[in-house]
Amino acid sequence: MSEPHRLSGTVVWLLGRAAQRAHVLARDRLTAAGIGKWHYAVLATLTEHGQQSQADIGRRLGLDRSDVVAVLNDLQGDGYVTREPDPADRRRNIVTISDVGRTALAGFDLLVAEADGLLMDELSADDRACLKALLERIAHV
Amino acid sequence: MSEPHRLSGTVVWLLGRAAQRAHVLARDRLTAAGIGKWHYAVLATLTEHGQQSQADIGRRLGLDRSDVVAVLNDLQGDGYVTREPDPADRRRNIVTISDVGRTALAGFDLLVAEADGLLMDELSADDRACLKALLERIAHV
DNA sequence: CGCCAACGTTGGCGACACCAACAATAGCGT
DNA sequence: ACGCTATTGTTGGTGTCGCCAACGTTGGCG
Repeated sequence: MSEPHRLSGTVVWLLGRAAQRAHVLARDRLTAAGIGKWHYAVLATLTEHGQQSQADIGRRLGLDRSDVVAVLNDLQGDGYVTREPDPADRRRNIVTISDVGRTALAGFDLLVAEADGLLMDELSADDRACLKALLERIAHV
Repeated sequence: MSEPHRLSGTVVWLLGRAAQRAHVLARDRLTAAGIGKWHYAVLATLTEHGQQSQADIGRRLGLDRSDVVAVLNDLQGDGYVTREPDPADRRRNIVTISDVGRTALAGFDLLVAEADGLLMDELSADDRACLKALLERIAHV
């Protein structure tokens, strides 16, 4: 029998608090670097899965098509990505990460890794691996 | 050496995804019951820590004073809580949960527990306890 | 008594997620 | 070949949510 009315005992609540802390930790560093979290996510998926269309990016990240447009506008303005129409399917835009974007992403990775470290300040290496493994099993969208 | 550009490898990202899933899981059920997540949180803290002022509630939950007002307006309208001026400090309002609110909270607890269960669908009891323990250590606001 | 701090309340602002519509294009069945 | 439907990129709008500013009221303190 679960003790009644223990708010801090529910995982949904703990997840929310932890995620909020993680979010500000990462966002502070990324905004200081001039980008948002979605900009980072798009750059990361572009290196993970190679060039792809805007709709693919949105589907993979769970981001709306219209929001993908805004993010790519910024990334293109910074020279991080290039947009060229797909000759095989002229509806699509092939989005490719540039060399500038790749080196920039390397720096962003350090910032996110730093946020990860600060978030799990008081956790051992084993605990961190365990937490990551557990999260991967429940993060399935 | 961390493999480069692995978005899914960062804990901040995994936490965000997991928290989003947990959020919709809990919110769907709570909104179906006619309340929001903050309403549930306020009711829970009122039973956990007894009657308290609005400012105390806000500080404990990390919620802005102005938002506490709106939540309490709803809860008071539903008869879940009562607001009476503190005779000892006439700036404060003593917020007390009513019997109706207590029974309602019992029902909400079931909904949140259900969300917890669905969230950790494929996790054993040991895994759930481990995850909860780890989250408690990094959820520190 | 005078100054500062805290409380509850109102209003607003910016970020963000989501949805609707549209033109252009592709695919597909007949 | 043609019509119908689906997809893509894009624009614009809308609702929600967290956060902040201001104000009147009240308490505490020098």
